Order: sequence, then C-alpha cells, then structure tokens
Amino acid sequence: MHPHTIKVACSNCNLRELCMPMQLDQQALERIDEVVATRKSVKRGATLFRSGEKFTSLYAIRTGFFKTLVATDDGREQVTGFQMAGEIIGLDGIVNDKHSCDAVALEDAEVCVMPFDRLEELSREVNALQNHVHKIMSREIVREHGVMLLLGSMRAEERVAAFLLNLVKRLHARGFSRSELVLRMTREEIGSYLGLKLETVSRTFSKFVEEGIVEVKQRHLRIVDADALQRIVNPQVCH
Amino acid sequence: MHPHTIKVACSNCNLRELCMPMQLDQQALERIDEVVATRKSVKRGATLFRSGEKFTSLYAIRTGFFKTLVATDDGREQVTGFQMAGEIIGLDGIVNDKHSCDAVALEDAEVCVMPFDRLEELSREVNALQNHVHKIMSREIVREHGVMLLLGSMRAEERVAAFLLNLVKRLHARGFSRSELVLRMTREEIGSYLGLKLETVSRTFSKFVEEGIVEVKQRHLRIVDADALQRIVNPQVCH
DNA sequence: CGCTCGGTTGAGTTCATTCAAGGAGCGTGG
DNA sequence: CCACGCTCCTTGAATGAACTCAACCGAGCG
Repeated sequence: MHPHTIKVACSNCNLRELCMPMQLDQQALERIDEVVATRKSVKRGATLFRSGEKFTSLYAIRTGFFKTLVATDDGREQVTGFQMAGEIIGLDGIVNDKHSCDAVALEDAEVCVMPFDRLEELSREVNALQNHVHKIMSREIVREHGVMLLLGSMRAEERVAAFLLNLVKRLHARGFSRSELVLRMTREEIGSYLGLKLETVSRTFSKFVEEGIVEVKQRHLRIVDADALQRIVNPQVCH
Repeated sequence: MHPHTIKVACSNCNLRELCMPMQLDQQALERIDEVVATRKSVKRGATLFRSGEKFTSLYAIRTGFFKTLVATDDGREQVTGFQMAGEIIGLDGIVNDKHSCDAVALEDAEVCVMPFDRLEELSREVNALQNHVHKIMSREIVREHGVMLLLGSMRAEERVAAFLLNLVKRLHARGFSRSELVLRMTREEIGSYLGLKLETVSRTFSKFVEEGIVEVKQRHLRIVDADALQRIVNPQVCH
C-alpha cells in the first residue's frame, strides 16, 4: 500500500452532512462507501461530461466549482446551474442513459464517481439511501422551479440580487463568509444563467456598488447591505 | 361488491405505456397495482395540492389537464408546467415532505393517488419500478432545463412556437391530432409559463395567423405549417 | 338583456440589448 | 523587467422588443 494513500470514504468525509445528510447508523454508512468507486480530478476548463455522452455515474463534488449548460442546435447556450462542493451532478442523464447537458469545471475540481447501477442496487437495501437519492432529485426539481420563477418574472436587478444571495448562502453553509465571495464564473456565464447579457450584469453590479449595497473588485465581491439585496428580491410585501 | 365498480389497476390501464413505460412481467405489473391506493377526482379550477401542504403522495393523471405554479411572497406567480394524462405530479414535495408548488386542474380531472412511502417500499423489491421512478424524476429535471433555455435565451415568437410544438407533440403521443389542439389554459397562463405578458402571447398568435402558420379561433388552434414553427424555434443552422 | 371574463389591438414607454470604444489584469516571452 | 496580446470587464449611446395602459370586442351565463 502506498504510504501516502489516504483512506477516502463517505464515512469519514467532511462533506458528509452536505452530500449524504441522512440519519445513518455506522453500518449503513460503511456500506455507502461502496458506492463511491473512484475519485476523478477535473482541471479548470475541462468537462466532466458532455451532452450526448453515455450516462453511467452521478458525481459528488468534493472540491471545486462547476457550471452545467444546455445548448441548442444553433449554438445558443444556457447555463442551467453552478455547483459547488457537496452537490451532486449528472441527474439529467438517468432518463435516456445519456447526458443532456455539459458539466464544466470553473476551477480545478475533484469529484466522487458513483456508478448509478451500484447506487440503485445499494439503495434497494439501505432505505435511508433510497430516500436520500429521491430527495436529491426532488431538490433539483425545486431549485429549477426557483430559476424558472427568476427567469420568467424578475427584472434584471432582482435576478442579480437573488443570484448573489443564493450563492453566498450556499457558500456560508460550507463555512465561508456570509458577506464575501469570489465569483468563479465570468459575467457572461452569470448572464447566461440569469437570462441577461454580460453588459447588463456588469451594469447591475455597478449600480449596486453606487448604492452601497455591494463592493466589487474583479471577481471578489463583498455584500455590504444584505437586507437591501433581500428587499430588491422581495419588494415590500403588503400586510 | 357494488355492481358498477370497475376494477381499476395499472395492469389494465390504457395509460400504462405513458405512466409506467417499463418492461414488466405480469407478476411485477400486478404488484404495481398495489401502489395506487385510490382515485381522486378534481374539478376544474380546484387544486390537487397547494404549496406548504404536507406531501404524502405522487399523482398520476388519468384524465384532465393541470397547471403547476410557484408564487413569491409578493404575489407574483410563475406557471412551471402544464401536465396531461399519463404524467406524474407532486415530485417537488419529496425534499421537504411538503409541497412547494400548487397544482390546479384546468379541466375536470381524475388522478391516481400513489402514497410515496408505498412507492418507495415497492420499488425496493421491483427493480424496474425503482428505475422507472428515477427516470420520471430525471425526465422532469431535463424538461425544466428546456424551459430554462426557453426563458433565458429565446424571443417571444420562439417561445410561443416551442410551446405549441411541445404541446401538440405530447397530445399526439396520446392519440390526438398532430395539428389541431384545444388550449386548456388562458393567454395569461401561457404567458406566465413563457415569461411573457398575455398581450404579447395574443399578439404573437395574431402574427402567426397573419403569416399563415396557424389558425386560431378562441382556444381552438390548428397548426397549418409545422415546419415554419420549427424553423422559428430553430433558426437556420449553419453547416 | 346586461354582466363578466377572456381576448385583441393600438399607442406610448421602458428596460434590456446591441454596438462600440476603451481599460484593467494576467500570463508569456523577449 | 517590461512589452505584448489576450481575456474579461466597464461604460456610453442608440436601438428595439416587450411591457403598460387603455379601449374595445365577443362569448358565455345568470
């Protein structure tokens, strides 16, 4: 055995609460370890999977940051999400046994490869795992409902504000600051996700800076007035 | 036994290929029947479930037509989908054991109630059912990706064209005409789904009529030139 | 018959886009 | 070290697509 080999397993992974947040006894947890076949590292800019490729596995992000995107025949792209440590990608591939979107690493990343047939097999035996898989998929459906609401009925400022609040909330759940963040994606990628052009994203950031709501320096962003952002997303509710 | 009681079961349901499209032996199929606890009818305008209500079951639509929608605190609504016979609704409720959207019948409807705990139980024993549940959820995720693409990067005409083509395709899969359809929803509901105002939907219909692409009389719609619609959705691809 | 609801159409406005120019940061190589 | 080229970002001015507001119409219904 290689001296530097570290035992990597869900049962002692520090992302456990994020990626496998269920009440499991020790025995179940050790069985879960069987699901993660291998690790795989993905360099910044590289794709983990592409639309059309055969689907075999789900991927749990251990480190790094991804975007997923769908494309039309005529070359338009839509970023469908940004994913960070502890989140699962690849769910789109299950229906047709092939992926229907691309997953691209926005920074050097490492993922746990979970062969889906093994996941199905094990989740027949471990009830908590079965339920967890269902919850992960349902969560993704609910998340996308939120994006549809954003794309369908919000104005540019509201979209950007909602985006920032969502991002910082998820980062905070992972131990990062609740006010400072580094944007791992370009303005164009943000725009694609939010249904806006990159210039509009840039202008909106500038407007927020003018109003003292955020500070922006390159991709470093500090939320100065989170309440103001919240008010932009949720205009005053009538009581 | 009541003389008029009809044996209702998946194993002899004519929607089987839509709602449970898997290769099942007779034995498995009979076990599936156990999943459908009861039927429930929903009058036009009534809600099957509401955001915030406790989640207990998934619903397979037997007859009728639904819309699902999410709402913000400040009263904005976003229609997240239109569902017809053979489709499953309620998947949003799994994550948090409560529904996160409303399901409203757009015409008198009947649904099969499938208690989710029984579905989980049975899908541990019947592999094909397990896989089918996964595929249903994955399909919904992929569908929503498509809506995000539509909302994020298409112009009004493209959205309406894509909407019509999608609707007629699904109706045709259920044995209806591939050119004629009845819109069960208002212009406002279409607009909400497509991220447009009702006036824009109306104007776009009028434009399509002028161009001889469709005929519209109230909610009755005939697609005269499906290719033209397709070209609107997919502007000419460069070769 | 008159009412309501849903739909259409027109006129004017607005918000985001397009087009364009310029700047700032960063890695590479001289 | 600086120059260079590149990508990413910012900002301004003009444009345009969809929206708002408003009037009107027609079908369905009590």
